[in-house]
Amino acid sequence: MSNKQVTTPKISSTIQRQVNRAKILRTLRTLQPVARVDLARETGLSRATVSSIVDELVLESLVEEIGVTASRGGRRPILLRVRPGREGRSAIGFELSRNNLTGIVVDLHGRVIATRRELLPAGHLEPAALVELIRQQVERLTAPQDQTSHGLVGVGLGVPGLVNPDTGFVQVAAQFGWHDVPLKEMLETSLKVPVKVMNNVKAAALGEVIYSHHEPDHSPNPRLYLSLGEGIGAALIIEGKLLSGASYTAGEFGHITVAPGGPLCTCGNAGCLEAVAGLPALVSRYLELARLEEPSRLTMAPGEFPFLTSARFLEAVSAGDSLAGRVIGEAAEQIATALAGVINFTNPELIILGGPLGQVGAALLNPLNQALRRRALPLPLSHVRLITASLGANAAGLGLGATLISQLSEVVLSR
Amino acid sequence: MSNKQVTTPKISSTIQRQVNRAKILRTLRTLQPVARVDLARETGLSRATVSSIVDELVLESLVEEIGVTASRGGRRPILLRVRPGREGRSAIGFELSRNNLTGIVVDLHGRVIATRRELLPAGHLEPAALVELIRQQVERLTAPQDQTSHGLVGVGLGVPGLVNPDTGFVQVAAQFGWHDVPLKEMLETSLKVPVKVMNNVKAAALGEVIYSHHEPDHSPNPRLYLSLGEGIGAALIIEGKLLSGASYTAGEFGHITVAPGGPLCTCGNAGCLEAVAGLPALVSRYLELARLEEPSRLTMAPGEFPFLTSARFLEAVSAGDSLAGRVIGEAAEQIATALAGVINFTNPELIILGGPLGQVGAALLNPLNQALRRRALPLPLSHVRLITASLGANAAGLGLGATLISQLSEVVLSR
DNA sequence: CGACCTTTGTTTAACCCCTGAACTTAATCC
DNA sequence: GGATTAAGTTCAGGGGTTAAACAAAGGTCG
Repeated sequence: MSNKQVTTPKISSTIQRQVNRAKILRTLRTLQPVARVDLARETGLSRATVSSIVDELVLESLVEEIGVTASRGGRRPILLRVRPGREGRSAIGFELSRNNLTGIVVDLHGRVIATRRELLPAGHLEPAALVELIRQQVERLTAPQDQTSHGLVGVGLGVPGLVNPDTGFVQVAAQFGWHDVPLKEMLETSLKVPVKVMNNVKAAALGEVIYSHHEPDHSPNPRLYLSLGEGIGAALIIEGKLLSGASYTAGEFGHITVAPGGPLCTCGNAGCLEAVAGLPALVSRYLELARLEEPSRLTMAPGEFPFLTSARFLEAVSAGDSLAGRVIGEAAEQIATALAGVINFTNPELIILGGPLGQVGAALLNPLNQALRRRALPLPLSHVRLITASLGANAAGLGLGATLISQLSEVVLSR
Repeated sequence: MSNKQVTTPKISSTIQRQVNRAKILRTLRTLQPVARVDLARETGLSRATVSSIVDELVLESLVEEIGVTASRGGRRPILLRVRPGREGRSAIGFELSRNNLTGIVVDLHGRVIATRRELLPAGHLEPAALVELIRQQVERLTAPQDQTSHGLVGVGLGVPGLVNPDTGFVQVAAQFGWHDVPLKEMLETSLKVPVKVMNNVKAAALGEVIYSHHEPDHSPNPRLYLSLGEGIGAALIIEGKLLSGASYTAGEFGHITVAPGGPLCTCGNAGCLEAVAGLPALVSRYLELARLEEPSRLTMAPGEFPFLTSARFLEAVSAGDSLAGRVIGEAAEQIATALAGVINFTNPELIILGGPLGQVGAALLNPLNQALRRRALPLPLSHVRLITASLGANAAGLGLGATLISQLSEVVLSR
């Protein structure tokens, strides 16, 4: 235990120290609760070094002692763990959507300890106004105890638009009429903590992928997140890092050609996946089938079907409506065509189906699996696990929060 | 200049030192010839540290002084550079093909300083026999001067088959009837130097991508190599590293569906890119067109066209044969369909067309560019440079050699 | 031409960090 | 209760980096 009455937090930042700190934090996270000896054995560091670093981590509220455990023949080991909840440190992930701003506080264990959703003010939203809104939210979300702000590791923000995740520069956010907004910079000057700004779907992807088990984790192999809704997007995560691409648009999945000569797409091309398996296309198809094959239905609820909403259609799918199921089956076939290509090409270990359409579960998973078995190469296919997203509206916030938290146990080699 | 008469090479391997060594080597490579002061300024290290590390690098034959340059107002700076040629250190990249073993010696500048191609012995090739063959080749390729073996950084081998590049385990090499051969291990015990074993096409991809400028370089953005021939393969390189995938098959590109309901492919699926744009398909298509539209040609060289070889077809393309050009144009359309998807999805900054078909140059590049302009999204497309491969048969050897060389200036953080 | 300034490169003293060994603490074993 | 064992801490020693002093080698200017 630390007996020094240290006043200065004393950030020691040689690379050596950073690497060892990260190593200890990482093994601590996976093995907790765990004693110093075990950390030494596991990391290969000396007990002296481990003691020294653990002292530091305790001073920084990252780690705490939680009492002794049974003796193993001598002095009883003191168990350590990453400090959970409000007493430890935390990160906040925000998601900006058309109407809402949702903030989620994530603790060092990667668990949600607070959530807050707020309606955006009516009318045009200025970037500066958003920054102020977030500042207030951060204050409210952290206020309960520690406005020491020593507790806050960082703040993340998911924005619907084209964002450079390295610089936090929002190039375009059409919904808000933004162009070239240095949002990260603005937030950092306002909040005085590190800020991460990225596209909201990518943030959700990070969340779903990191939390695909119960606890957050990383893997060296590619993992894929699909967002199936009005539009169809994707994100590829390799070695725990999001693939951005040369123009920060990597992950475009909706405009893969799956039906050459097929229906026109908003992108100007023909036969794009989005044009045949996007939610609007599915709704139209459902209406078409209904008219052709079961006009009785149309008469059952006159005036309703022509204006069928996406939500209604999804309800029908979930309710087991056979016609809707058929539409989903057809869509699965098209999605599989594109997805098989991506599976062959990127050879992922995990694919997560998100977005409204991803939520229908087995109704999509089953036909998709069948179609993939026909279309993808056996070897890569046999290494893929296909699941549905599980975090719902929390995905983006959790993704950003967890990313910030896990940066504590990573070393960044500049240049 | 070092005045100590050191005998032991004295490998200092704290992480701190490794990082700084790597930093210095990297900046040295990009800025050479350059003086110690400049390295200090550029890396942020003190002149003292730079001096100390440069001394080490000189002792290890990695760096040399090449005299002084003009004064900048005071003492004249001593210029340093990475030591080129046989006097410096080198790596050897081997490529194993059906009949040949080609070895290429690459110096610290990434340049070829020797090449040797040898026919494989007739009959079945045992892994152990290959190891022995390589040992002999290494000896011959390095013999001229330094059998100190202090000069050899490592040896790489590209194998046509399924290889785990991390373990160097050859899972399958059908051409040689190999299964589960620990080739890396075998080579390392025989050669006593670090060995890298990977798939030959991936190795070629590394070569073409790294040498896409005149000097070897890395880039954080995705770069793509396409191998167009009998089969169609690809490799994706991100942050200078090859994407392997969960089953080490990432990069499969030939079995993306581009013509649903189209011709059957060897993989069992229908309408795969390979089935419509692989070299055999193009040759058939050429014959078909010739019969339909220009039977006069067939009579011109009777008995030849039905047995048209791939090589002949490629010659025809290069010679400007209009019919062959049309076939290439059609193929470009199909390739573009698949490629557009990959461009949208991975958002690369560079695509290199390799393999026999890639060599035809403008005949393929032009229609491909046109088709892509129609099919890919404008933003990612505008960031892609599309070029043809330039290293020919040296690509794999150079890729392996350059990879080994550049590992000298990289730091590997275990776990 | 010689005194003085500049710049490059090296040496030195101080400090950080890690390690192994000794030491303290606190159990178990007999 | 004394010996033994294991966990944690303290301490001396060595590698690594740095700022500052110093040496080397060249300009500049009266």
